[in-house]
Amino acid sequence: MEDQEHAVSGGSPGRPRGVKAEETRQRILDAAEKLFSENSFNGVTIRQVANLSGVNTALLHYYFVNKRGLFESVFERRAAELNSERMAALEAYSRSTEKPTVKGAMSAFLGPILERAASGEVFWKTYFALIAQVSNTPELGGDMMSRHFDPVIQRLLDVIQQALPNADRENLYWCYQLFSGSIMLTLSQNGRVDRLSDGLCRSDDLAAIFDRLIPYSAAGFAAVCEDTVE
Amino acid sequence: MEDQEHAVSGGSPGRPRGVKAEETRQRILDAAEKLFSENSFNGVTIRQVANLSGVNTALLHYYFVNKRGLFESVFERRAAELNSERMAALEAYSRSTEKPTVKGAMSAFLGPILERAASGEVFWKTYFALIAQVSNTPELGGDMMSRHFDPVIQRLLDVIQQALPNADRENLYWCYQLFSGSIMLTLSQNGRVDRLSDGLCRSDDLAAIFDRLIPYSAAGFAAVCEDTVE
DNA sequence: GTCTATAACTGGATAGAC
DNA sequence: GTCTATCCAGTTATAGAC
Repeated sequence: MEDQEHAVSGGSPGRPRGVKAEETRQRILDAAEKLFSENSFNGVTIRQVANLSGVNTALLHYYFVNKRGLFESVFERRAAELNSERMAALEAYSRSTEKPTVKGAMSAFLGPILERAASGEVFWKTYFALIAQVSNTPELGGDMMSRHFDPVIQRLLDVIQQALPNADRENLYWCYQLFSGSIMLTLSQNGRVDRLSDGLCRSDDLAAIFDRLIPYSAAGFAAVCEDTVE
Repeated sequence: MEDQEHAVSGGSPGRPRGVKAEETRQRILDAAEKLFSENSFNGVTIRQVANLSGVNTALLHYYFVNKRGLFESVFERRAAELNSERMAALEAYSRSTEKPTVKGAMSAFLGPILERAASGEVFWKTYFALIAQVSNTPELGGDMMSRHFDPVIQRLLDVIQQALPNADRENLYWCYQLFSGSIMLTLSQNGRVDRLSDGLCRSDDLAAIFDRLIPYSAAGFAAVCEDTVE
């Protein structure tokens, strides 16, 4: 019964209709997300993705046309949800106060990421590692990255500007780059701090690092953007 | 005359003797450095490296055994020089003052990198982008990274600890991770800030970003590590 | 929708001549 | 040292059966 989907099938590839088909599609995306995040685009073969998701390579081409299409679908799947929620959090924060602070703006900006990282749903951690990876190799996902993430970043900088009225836009952009680097390295969970600290810190302990990230970065923005001092 | 090297040849692969041979070897490493830094390990074929350096693939295997050996040779070529100079700069700074500052320590730590980035020798910028990339994919060069870079980092944190006597080691490690993220994203020159700022900032302008990096990061360390305040 | 089978090609690596 | 020629494993992608 539940596999009698041909009645409604016939859409273009990439837009299947059946519910079982959608499950398969998601299973493929899950496998690809995991593998791409661990080994980067060129380090993964579509055969590996097919094996891990329990299907064969032809089906991947059926759903995603080619390897690049698969990668982009993985990226896009969670990007809209994540960033619209982040944008909403920024808007809510902005409306909730007359005098926003840098820390407050950052908390709103990072909140949806942190909640998901702490949610126990491991796929979000996986996805964040993928984002961090794309951030370093813009040829691959630079366009998608800009499209989904830049509006939220601009909004963040607007709010920070209210908190730091003397800040000029160029400094804000540079500070964002420094901030972004800290975030991305954290999300990549590269394991370097574990070794450096001989086990004292664990790079998959995102809560520990986010606790420090906000005071650290807020102080950084203030130091660079408040040229009144010093 | 100058190609009569067989008199002294016969060493193990990877340790050629002739001066012309050494030139060839360096040419291969130059090409590989460029390609690996742009496209990561799996995104480069040894054929591409061979073409760009004007030799053939068999010669790459002669010198570097396999692709991984080539990559490691690229990494190692400049790592020792760079980090021994950084260590020396930290030692010199430490000896030059009774009361070190966070900014002073960071300047010493980053000086050799900044000088090279500004030197106009483009291969250094290329190399730094490679380092940034390795930092995100520890499976590939994590060991080399730790071996060459960790001692310098530990020394940096020692000096910062003198500047921030209340800091505990765990906070210092986490702060270093945040600092490191900012550095790595900067060195990767990923072009994101160019687009985000609509051309106002250029991510290959390492001087502009380093100017902000130090006050930004020093303020961050102070905010997290000086728990006396707030 | 999902599969098998295979085409068409590219990859890393090696043997052996010069 | 450096080359040509080649092996062969593994790759993406497609055709066509079910």
